[in-house]
Amino acid sequence: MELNKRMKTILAAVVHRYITTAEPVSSSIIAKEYNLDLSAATIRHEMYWLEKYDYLWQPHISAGRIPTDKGYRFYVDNLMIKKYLKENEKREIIQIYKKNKELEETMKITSQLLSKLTNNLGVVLAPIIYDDLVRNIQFIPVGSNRVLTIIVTDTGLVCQKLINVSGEITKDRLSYLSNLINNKLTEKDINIINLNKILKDELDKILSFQERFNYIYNFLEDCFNFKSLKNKVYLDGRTNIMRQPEFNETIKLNYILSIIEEENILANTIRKCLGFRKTKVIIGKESKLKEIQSCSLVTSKYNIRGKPAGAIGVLGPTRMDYSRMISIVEYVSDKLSDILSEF
Amino acid sequence: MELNKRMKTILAAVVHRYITTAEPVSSSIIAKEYNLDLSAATIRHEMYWLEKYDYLWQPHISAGRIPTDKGYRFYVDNLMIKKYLKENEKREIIQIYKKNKELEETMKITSQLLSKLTNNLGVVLAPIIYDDLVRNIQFIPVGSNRVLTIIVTDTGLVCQKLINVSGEITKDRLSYLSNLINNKLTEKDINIINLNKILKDELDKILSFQERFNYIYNFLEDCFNFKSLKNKVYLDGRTNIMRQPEFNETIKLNYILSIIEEENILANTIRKCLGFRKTKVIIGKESKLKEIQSCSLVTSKYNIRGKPAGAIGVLGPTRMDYSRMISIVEYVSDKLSDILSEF
DNA sequence: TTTAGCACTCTCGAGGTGAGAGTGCTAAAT
DNA sequence: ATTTAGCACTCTCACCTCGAGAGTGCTAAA
Repeated sequence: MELNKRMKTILAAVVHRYITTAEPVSSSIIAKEYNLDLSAATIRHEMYWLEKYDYLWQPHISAGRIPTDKGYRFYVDNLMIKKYLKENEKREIIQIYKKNKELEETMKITSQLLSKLTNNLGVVLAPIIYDDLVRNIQFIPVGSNRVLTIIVTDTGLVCQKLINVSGEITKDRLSYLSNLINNKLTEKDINIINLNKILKDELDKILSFQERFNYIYNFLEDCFNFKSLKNKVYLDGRTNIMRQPEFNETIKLNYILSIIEEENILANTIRKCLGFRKTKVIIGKESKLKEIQSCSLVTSKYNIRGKPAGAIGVLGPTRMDYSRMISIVEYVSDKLSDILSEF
Repeated sequence: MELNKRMKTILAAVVHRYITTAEPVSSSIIAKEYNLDLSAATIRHEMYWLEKYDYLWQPHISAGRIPTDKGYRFYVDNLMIKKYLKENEKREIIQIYKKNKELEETMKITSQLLSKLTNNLGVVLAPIIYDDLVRNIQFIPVGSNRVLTIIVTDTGLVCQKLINVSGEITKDRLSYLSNLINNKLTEKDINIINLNKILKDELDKILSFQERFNYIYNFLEDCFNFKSLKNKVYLDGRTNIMRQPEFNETIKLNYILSIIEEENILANTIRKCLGFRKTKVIIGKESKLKEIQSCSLVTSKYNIRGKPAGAIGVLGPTRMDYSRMISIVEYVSDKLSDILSEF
């Protein structure tokens, strides 16, 4: 069951070859193209056992071999040589991030970047921030009984929501209210997620003699839980997936793209499987999401000022250049962390 | 060249049948299923001429007929019976809009609504607003030399941008500045699009003795031109397109979806072809955009308080139920107008 | 003017075939 | 003991044929 060195070499060769050509790999190809100093027959013999042990499989008896999920897994864990991005690629990435963009645009650009660099689907999960400071709360009257509330945190995150108010509210009253809240709350080191009780107490004092803000608690909770941003996913490169030869049958494609359209399902799946390590690779059937079991997912977490905030990833066919995917995803997530931390 | 009454009836029948079955329509089917009191041979004869005149075509000699773009056009302009939405469908739409949502979410919901109701791709172009009033400008310091600027208009539109500032700026200074600008500008009936010169003069007075805001002009121009929103497109239902039988070949699908991924190209195409009338139907090759020449596009403009603001639309195969598409698009755009006008 | 009848054309799926690819196995070579 | 050459074997794939079926265009009769 333990692979000997030669088997590992051959497995690596098969994976490498299959990744580049998308064609089943025959023993003679390995013998010819990879200088292993072995005849096709010998390689064939080893491949026979690699198949027995479930690292390879054949689409049919007279075809070459294709790595199984287990084969890819072994490759990723033990055989893969880590690649690094070329200097000009690094420069390009940095260049793109150079201009100051607001959060939304940064997310969008990141997904485009991933899709372009990897030729797969680029996925970016917006940051969930646990300990932002409230920098500013604004209440702006819109119409006669609606209030647009805007909360800005120190990381530059902007939450907005339109709130119905039961009574009439004047502009002055509102600015008085926001000043009051701003003085109480902003710039204090408050963990927003656990803030609700404190906040409510504070607000009760303020609001009890103020107009009745029916929905304000709910809204503030929403904002502070960042529900509005929590589920935001940015995707780019759906067509890349379609261009992959393994998905040239419409049925398979349909299957995958249907889950891509359900962005939130995809996002939650990614979120759930984020582990302890920065970068994670999920290969084929390792995923619990059936629709992407013919795909692999390479994810990498990013930070804001050292604290985990979100994740980016790449979704493509299991036949992907894992080494390159990992370097790209890691490098981009590092740069993204830098950018977001600068805010 | 002028179609007689019987030809029109037959054309209508062919279109109706083809729309529902997606199969070429034979003369005998028409004879059997549509009570025209004519034999297959007679119908066949008329269909022969309908083909000569380019209203129908045959995929091959022993197949039934399919409407051409010209055939659909004639059908839409002259033969189609206007359908109305069922009461429960109307109710459902109203229900969905009932909760107060902010602009972004309203747009998103609208595209989902369109996609769900039509089983095609739902497209929503965000409003371009020409004569909003500036309700509020806020400058919020983020980090030591960055300023988050937020502009809110009376329609509830929120523009935000992060601006680099060359020097250090204190919070008090900023709030002084925003107060100054707010007092000068908000609530005045200013056409934002043409505002730049006036605004610059005003700002010059204010800013000349303020910190140097290097980029503020550009930013304000951006905001006032609503560039940030201008190109925003909301799409939903990409998979609907894939499920259409006419696109079950990956190549065709690829072609179409590639343009769908380039959301802005699609949006600009829609924008360009918006005519004088509320609702417009673009059938197949009538579109200048090659990628969607096997599709039809039904668009309808929506208003904000009576002024044209944006458009929504449905993209699907030319074989679509035009009557239903038009009713849906018109009804939804009306409701959207109502909602956005309420802000 | 309409229709029945019929020859004609074309598609589509089933079935057959042979070349080619790649295997597993075996016996010989190293 | 390991490696390799040789070969029979299996399977795919592209290509062909063929006949059924669909739907037509045309013609002559109603």
